[in-house]
Amino acid sequence: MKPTESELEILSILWKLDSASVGDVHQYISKTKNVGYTTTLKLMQIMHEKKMVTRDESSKKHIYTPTISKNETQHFFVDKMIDNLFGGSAAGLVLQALGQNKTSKEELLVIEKMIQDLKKND
Amino acid sequence: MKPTESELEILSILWKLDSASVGDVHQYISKTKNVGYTTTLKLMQIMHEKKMVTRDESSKKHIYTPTISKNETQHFFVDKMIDNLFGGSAAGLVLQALGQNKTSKEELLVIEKMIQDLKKND
DNA sequence: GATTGCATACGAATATAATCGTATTAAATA
DNA sequence: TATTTAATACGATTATATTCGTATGCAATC
Repeated sequence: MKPTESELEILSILWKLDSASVGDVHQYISKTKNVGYTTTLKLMQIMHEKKMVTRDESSKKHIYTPTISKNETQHFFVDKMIDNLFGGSAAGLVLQALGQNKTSKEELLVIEKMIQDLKKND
Repeated sequence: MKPTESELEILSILWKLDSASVGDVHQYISKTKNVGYTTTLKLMQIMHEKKMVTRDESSKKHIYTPTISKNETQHFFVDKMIDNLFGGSAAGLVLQALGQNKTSKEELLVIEKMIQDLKKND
């Protein structure tokens, strides 16, 4: 399942809220983007058709819930990026990400720990 | 500058070859994808319009050279991914990448070294 | 010089994504 | 119950990406 850019934006909000109405989602989106309500509505309807979300239609205000998890979506896109841009090397991506972004010492420690674990379970 | 999926495919080949003709690029693409020669040609013409590549037209067989580097393109997409999918946390992306992909011990060591450096230059 | 074989140019068709306007429906309330 | 309000449904438009067919140009070779 391959969400588009707009779908990803909506999914991100749904992941944050667990479940939400079109109104809820649109309110979030409106903070940063100038787009009509029916646009958000239509997108969410399309996502429903694609089974990217389920919806509870028991009340008039439908409530949408994502069917794909944040983690599997991250997995999908990270994989794709490693293939497309880093010649299949996860390490290449990691180095790029570490190099360009200020990562806090605490986060660096977490990453180090993960590396320790990986070296063990080899 | 935001290359599309197809453009990225072509850029990857150009980065590998430094410079190449449409024929060269198309030969590569044909290995994995079934697409007509004129499609590749058209794409590269569009990339030229967008100034994503320059071309040497001195001989009949035009030679294309990328104007955007692999590194800045990686930077662009990694940034975008961190924003769109990892709430701005590079560490999140790093952990995901390390977790899902078999990274060799040698690569892990390189990453560890990078982390050492980052901790120093803080 | 005519023919053939690559190569580019370019318009047009197709596919997909994103946007919005208008119609309709359902619930709340006056 | 009639009116207003808030929501969905859906078609149509626009934008962008992808694909390819046909025309054309150029140079080698017959």
